[in-house]
Amino acid sequence: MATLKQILYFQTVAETQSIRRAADRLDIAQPTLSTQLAALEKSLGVTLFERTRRLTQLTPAGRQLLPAAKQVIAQWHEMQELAHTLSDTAASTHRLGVPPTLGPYLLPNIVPAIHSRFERLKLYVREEPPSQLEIGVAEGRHDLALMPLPLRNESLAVDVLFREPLLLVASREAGLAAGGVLQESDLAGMSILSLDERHLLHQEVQRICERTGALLNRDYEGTSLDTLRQMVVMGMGVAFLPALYIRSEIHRPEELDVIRIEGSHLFREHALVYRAGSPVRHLYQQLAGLIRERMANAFSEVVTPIFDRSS
Amino acid sequence: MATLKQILYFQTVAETQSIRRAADRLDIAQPTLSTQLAALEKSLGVTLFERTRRLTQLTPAGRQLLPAAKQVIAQWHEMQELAHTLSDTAASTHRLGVPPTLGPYLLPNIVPAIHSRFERLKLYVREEPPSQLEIGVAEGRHDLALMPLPLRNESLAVDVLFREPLLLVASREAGLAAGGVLQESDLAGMSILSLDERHLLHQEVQRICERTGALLNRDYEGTSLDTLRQMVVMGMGVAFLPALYIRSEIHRPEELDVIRIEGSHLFREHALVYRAGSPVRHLYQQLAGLIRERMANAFSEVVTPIFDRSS
DNA sequence: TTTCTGTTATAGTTTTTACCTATATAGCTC
DNA sequence: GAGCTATATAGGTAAAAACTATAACAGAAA
Repeated sequence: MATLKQILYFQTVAETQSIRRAADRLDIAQPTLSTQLAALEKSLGVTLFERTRRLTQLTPAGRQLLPAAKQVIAQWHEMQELAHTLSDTAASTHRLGVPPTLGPYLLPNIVPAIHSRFERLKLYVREEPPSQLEIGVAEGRHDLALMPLPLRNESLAVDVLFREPLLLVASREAGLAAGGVLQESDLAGMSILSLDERHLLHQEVQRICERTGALLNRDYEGTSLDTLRQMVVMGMGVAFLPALYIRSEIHRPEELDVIRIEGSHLFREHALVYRAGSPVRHLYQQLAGLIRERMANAFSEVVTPIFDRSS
Repeated sequence: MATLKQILYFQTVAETQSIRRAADRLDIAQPTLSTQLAALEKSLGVTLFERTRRLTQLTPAGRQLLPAAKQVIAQWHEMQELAHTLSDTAASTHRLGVPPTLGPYLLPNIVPAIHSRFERLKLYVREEPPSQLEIGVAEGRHDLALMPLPLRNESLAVDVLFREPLLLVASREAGLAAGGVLQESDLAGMSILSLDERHLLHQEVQRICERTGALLNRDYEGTSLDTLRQMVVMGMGVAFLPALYIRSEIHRPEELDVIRIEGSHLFREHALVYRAGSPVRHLYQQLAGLIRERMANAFSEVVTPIFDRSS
């Protein structure tokens, strides 16, 4: 197999019409060039040059091969250039997975911040349920994922980002909004709606019910936060909804009461997840820091920031 | 500088998602592949792969470089293929120079023969006066030339092809056509028209005049065979015209008498000319043989064949 | 003619590197 | 922990890419 060097040599000799001058320009010895040229000719099975004393010029076959040779070199240069811009790891396109219960409500707020900090970094965003995200990251289908904890897979790197409160939502008719705040003990006996069990929110709500004595209503399970909200509006029960969702989607306060549970630790934790061995993990840690910062500054009313534990 | 091999290695590892399997497919040892891959990564300044125990997969940067790598390899394969078809020297495009006094009358007869014998050979034909052709071949502007002898330049290879009689042409009114044949001695004192002195035909005619006592009329010199013919038609004198031209262009015998000079050696010799050092000289010798054959068979009435002296 | 000059090819060496075998290392599975 | 599998590292060999020196040769100049 020929080498890129040999093809470059071919091109240079064709341009200078002289092995001597080409060797000078390439900064190699003339015999080296003669030998390499002969090697390329042998490997191609074609005589490229007619060597005379005065000058060295292309044969008809060489003349027709020259454009092809230039193409090879040009493609190689293109690859080099691309590699150069990519050598700044923050200039690549990274595949980010997010769950549908988070992406639409969170990304519009953090993506601009990421782009202003890492101007040439691109995100290719795909939505999947958290359980799939986790597998997707482990298997390399995603480079990183923004998702709620906990994870099953131990081997992934996890940078915790923030705590998102879960707020109780009830229909206006239920009349629970005693000043917008309830005690945890008030939950006992209440019928709580939730998503189906493949969603992490389901596990979270289940745990809350166990602790407070509320009853998890499994007769009707939503398939998305939007359907869950509809079920509450229709008076089928109350539900816990993530604060970011409420902030984005509950535009008509007259329909629903949003109630904070006094003194409790009702929240879900979100993290940036990636393979621990990823060669660009340092970049991902920076991204995590950036998201933490952004959430603490711009969303202090809905989230509880986590201090940077990385490095 | 990287090598084509390394780029191929990159592509193969990306495809197999495993250094081990790629090494098998490439039929090299696994450590070799590891090393070469590391070398490529270093040369590009980019980490291409994330090596885990289970599999080896692309980094974001590697993923974006892979198409560029494939381009390089694809271009190289294209070059190889082209070289393969060109390795049959008769598959290239050869630049053929011909003089305007010969090309239009000769080429239509021999080009089809060449193409049927060398199917993939292409000719790029350019017309130039013979003196320029000779320089053009020597300097490499042409690969070969079909032209009348003699040449000035000694260093070129010359394959003589055939002798083309020069026939005397006179207007009908001149009344010279005594049976279509004259003796050389009849020429004495005649006023002979010719082309200007840059054409070889001029030298040839001059020599004839010196030998026979004819007078070379230098008051009116044609710039092409067609103008020379017109001058004869208009009664300005008689002229020697090449047999091939007459065969092609004198369609109205009532206008002109064509007269053969008995027993004389009035002819010009045509040859195929190329650089003696041309790597494809063997092909050109074959071409010369083919042209000789063709002329002997198809044009025996106008040309005198030359026996093959090559090899 | 001979000599000089400039160009490419060949010979002989050195250095580099691509490749091998053998072994270490580290996850994963049982 | 043992065994399996994947990649990395170490050490050595052989191929080849590089160099210097010189030969061969054509063309120009003396």
